[in-house]
Amino acid sequence: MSAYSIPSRKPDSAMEELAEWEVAVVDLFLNAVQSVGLPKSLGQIYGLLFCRDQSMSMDEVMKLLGISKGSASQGLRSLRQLGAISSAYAPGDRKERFSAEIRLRKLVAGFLKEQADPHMEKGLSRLVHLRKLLSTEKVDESQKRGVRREEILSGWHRQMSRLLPWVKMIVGKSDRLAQKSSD
Amino acid sequence: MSAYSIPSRKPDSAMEELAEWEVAVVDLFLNAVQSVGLPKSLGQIYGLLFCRDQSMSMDEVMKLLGISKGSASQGLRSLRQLGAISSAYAPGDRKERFSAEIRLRKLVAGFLKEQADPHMEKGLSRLVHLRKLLSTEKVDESQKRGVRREEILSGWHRQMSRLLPWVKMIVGKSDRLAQKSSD
DNA sequence: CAGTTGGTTCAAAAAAACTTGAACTAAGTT
DNA sequence: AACTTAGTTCAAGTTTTTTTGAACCAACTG
Repeated sequence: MSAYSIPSRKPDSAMEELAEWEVAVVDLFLNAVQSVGLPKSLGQIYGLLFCRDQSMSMDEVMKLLGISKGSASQGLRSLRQLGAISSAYAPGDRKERFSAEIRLRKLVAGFLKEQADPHMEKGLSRLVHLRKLLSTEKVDESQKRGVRREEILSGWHRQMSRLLPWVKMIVGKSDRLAQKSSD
Repeated sequence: MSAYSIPSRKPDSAMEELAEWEVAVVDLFLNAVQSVGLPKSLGQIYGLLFCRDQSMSMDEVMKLLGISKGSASQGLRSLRQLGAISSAYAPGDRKERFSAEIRLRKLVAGFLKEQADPHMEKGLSRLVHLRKLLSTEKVDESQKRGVRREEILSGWHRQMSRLLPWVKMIVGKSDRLAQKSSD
């Protein structure tokens, strides 16, 4: 792309921009989170923190990613709620500092708890509602068909409920021997 | 809700509207598919077909759900691609007729194949790209950090790859004895 | 072959999701 | 108390996704 050896490195200030590989990682996470239905900015922020050894403050995040204050604030909050990052205050500093959780097991567990579980709950309550609609004294063909369908759906719900604990088990259960840590 | 015994049943034509429980099922699927990141209309269409014993033509779907031709056409195509519905031509009829796949195992397998697998592929190719960026002769601190991160990501990718076959296994593997069929 | 009919396509409209930034709260500091 | 600074909130703006419907294609029909 460039004929110059080191294209556009800002001379001022310490660590003002991302390394090439960091851009690639941020981008990788940006895509990854979208594939599980979370907003892009969560991926960017997580990706950035994932790259760094040191924890970062909100405005380092803002500046490095070029996102607004609002996005950074909301994104960091969502990530913390998912258990994907944690925060702490350095003593004698009013700024909150964030760092990424890098144990896959924890990330998956957080995702399941905050995303999958609520969906299962909502599904269950809809199923309850459906049963109520079907428990009339009216017994025409449609109604009987409805009951059969409700049985199928309940079976599905039960199976999915069983699946989730297994997912948590399987992820992280692997050769922890071969890897240093981080699952 | 209504003081009349049978509130608003259109007198004309056979089966022009959905039963109350069917509306609830359509709605249930509408929400369910959104939670896995698919468009609403897929859920509605699948939900409708799921409710019925008889297969339906595209314009029955359109009329019953009140959606456009384009949505119906595209929605049915996507569902077929996911393996969530199948179609057939009744002999001597030019209309294509659709019916829902109700085996959960098949639905999950189709979803994984069409949605999860491609994401895993994309992730892999990004990982390859990342490795390429990191395989320079330059060995500063950032670069070394990058290599460590790439190792973590590769581990995650491997673990997720292992998970998916298990998901297929677990769903459907259950007490097929207790249920009539339909997993 | 002209007329229907079942179905697909795709540009434009509508809806939904995400991001921004200015106003605001809370907690220091001077 | 007035001034900063860290962070939150939310209405408005932007972007992305989904839906619509008119034009189109292809296969039957008379």
